[in-house]
Order: sequence, then C-alpha cells, then structure tokens
Amino acid sequence: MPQTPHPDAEQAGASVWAQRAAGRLADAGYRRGGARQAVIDLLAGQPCALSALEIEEALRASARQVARASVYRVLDELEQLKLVTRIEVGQGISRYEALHPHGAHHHHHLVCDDCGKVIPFEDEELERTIDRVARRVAFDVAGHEIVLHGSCGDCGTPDAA
Amino acid sequence: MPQTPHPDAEQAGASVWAQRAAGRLADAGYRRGGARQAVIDLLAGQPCALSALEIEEALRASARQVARASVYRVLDELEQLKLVTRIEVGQGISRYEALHPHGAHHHHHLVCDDCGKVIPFEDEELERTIDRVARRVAFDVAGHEIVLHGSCGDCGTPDAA
DNA sequence: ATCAGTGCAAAACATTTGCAGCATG
DNA sequence: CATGCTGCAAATGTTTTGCACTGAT
Repeated sequence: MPQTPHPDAEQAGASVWAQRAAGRLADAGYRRGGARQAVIDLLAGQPCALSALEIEEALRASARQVARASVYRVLDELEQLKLVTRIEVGQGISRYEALHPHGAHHHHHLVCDDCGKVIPFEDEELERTIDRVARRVAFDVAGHEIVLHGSCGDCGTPDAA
Repeated sequence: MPQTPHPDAEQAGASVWAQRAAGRLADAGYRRGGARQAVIDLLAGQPCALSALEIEEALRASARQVARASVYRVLDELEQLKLVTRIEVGQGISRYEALHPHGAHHHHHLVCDDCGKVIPFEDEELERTIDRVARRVAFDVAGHEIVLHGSCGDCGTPDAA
C-alpha cells in the first residue's frame, strides 16, 4: 500500500484522535452529545492548547455553539479519560490540548510574559532527561509539564531595546 | 517529609535573601511596612512555594497578621523585582517562593494530583538540558518552570486501588 | 420512557481594585 | 505632614454547581 505523505498528515492524526476519543467515551459509558462532539472536533484540529474561553468563542462562530459550563464539563471528562491535558502557563487560566497515545505529538510551551502568546516546541533530549529524573525521584510520576517564560519576537526585542 | 538538606545553610540563605529583598525594595523607593516585612520574613524561611492563602493563614497565626489584599500586593511587588517566583502547579492557584541570585537553590516541583502536595527537587543535568533548549528556540527565554505530576507516596498505590 | 447531556443562572473560588485611615520618612 | 502602606469591602474573572429541559438509547 503506497504511503500518503499528505500535507494533511496532521488532519489525519486529528481524526484519529477524535475517533479514539469517541471510542474511549463510549467504553466509559458516555452517550453521544452535541456539545461534547463539538469540543472534540475543535480540539482535534488545534496545533496547541486553548483556554476554555477560547474554545467557547471558537464554537460560538461555528455550527454548534456550546455553553461555557458544558465546555468545562466536557474538558473535565476528557481530562479524566486522559484524552486531553490541562496546562497552566500563568495568568491564572487553564489551557487544554489533545493528548495522543505513546507520547506522539508530545510537546512543551514557550510563553510570552508580555503578550501571553503560547508557542509549542519539542525536544527529544529534554524528554529523555525528564524521563530519567522521573525515575530517580521518590514519586510515581504520571506526566510532566515544562514552560519556558520570556519574550516572543514581537514583544521581546522590537528592534533596538 | 520533603528534603531538608542543610537547615543551617538554609537559615543563613534565608536571612541573606531577606536582607537582599529589603535592599532592593529600598533602592526601588519603597518604604518599610509591617505587612511587607511579615511576608518577606515568612517566605525567607520556607523550603518551597506557598500559595497566597497559605501565606495569609501562616501569618494569621503569627505576631503580624496581614490582610489578603496586602499579601497579594506584596507578592506582586516582590515578583516584579524578581525577588520571588510565581509558579502554577494546577488547581488554579499560584504559589510563590523566594528567588535567589545566580540560580542558587533553584529547583522544580513534584505535584501530587491526588492531595495537591508540592515537593521540590533539583537536577543539574535537567538544568543544563533546559539551558540548551532555551538557546535553541527562537525566543528570548527569561526563566523556566518544570512540574512533574503524579502520586506521592501517601496517595499513590495504597494497594486497595 | 429513562436518564445522560446541556444551557442558563447563580455560586464558589482566587485575585484585583477603590478608598479611607494609619504610619513611615 | 505628605505620601506610601494597609485593611476592608466590593469588583473582576475563571471555573463549578443546581436545576430544569432536551435528546440519545
């Protein structure tokens, strides 16, 4: 079977995740619901974490609007089932993103302390180092979160500062 | 019990930090005030990060009580002057701890997702790896924060899962 | 027909802000 | 004695919850 190195490789991964989420939810005894599906479909297509309000806003402009409370409820369910990760990068708001099995697409975040922009990055060696530390400590480590704070190009060094 | 490596050295480091904080505040044009001093003295003696409410509570039992708003205001001032670091480890609350110059006492955190306990840890290699990543990314990195999530000894694997 | 899923509004939090009075320099 | 510092209470913003209604099975 010929490989299909589509530019939509990410799209494929997205629908794989959405399907997996649907399966896990069904297994866990959940019914299918419009709000939940809308949140899943939105998260499936995101390259990085969104806040609950960003999700609500994005859906408000979509075919299926979802009440804020439902956004939070769905995100909580998905987090429990380890289908999404919650991260906190400051400003007291939580962000959520799809969690893929086997650490696929696993990444961390650069956060601009000025404008609040969140940018993902990956690093193999960093993962290995973290894994080593995780084994070393007297603690049952289930996951990790790394945030680099600083200034993004737009804010940091405008040109001559 | 969390690591308590060298009580004496820590005490010494504590007063050094408190003095440095006093100096920096004076330089920045701040007056001396009871609330601010109480928060500084408390933070100086802590081995790990405290939340604003924990600080308020700890001070309530002390000689100098401090109103919640003042706790937040003082913490904000100290953060601006880079005398304390703010970290967010989940549950939507911020925690604050003394920040020492030259990366001394620099550490990261294990967070129990069950009971919320926060335990500090250090790792030299992890710091080196992070520094390398910080240089690699197209971003002016000013600091970093690493959180390992999981279960602490008291919560994780109580046999009767 | 049942009971999970959802929306709305109110509640529960952490955090910030306005203002009046106290205290430092 | 002017102005920064502080406490109190109210405001703000995010997240949670109670309840009635809608919709999936």
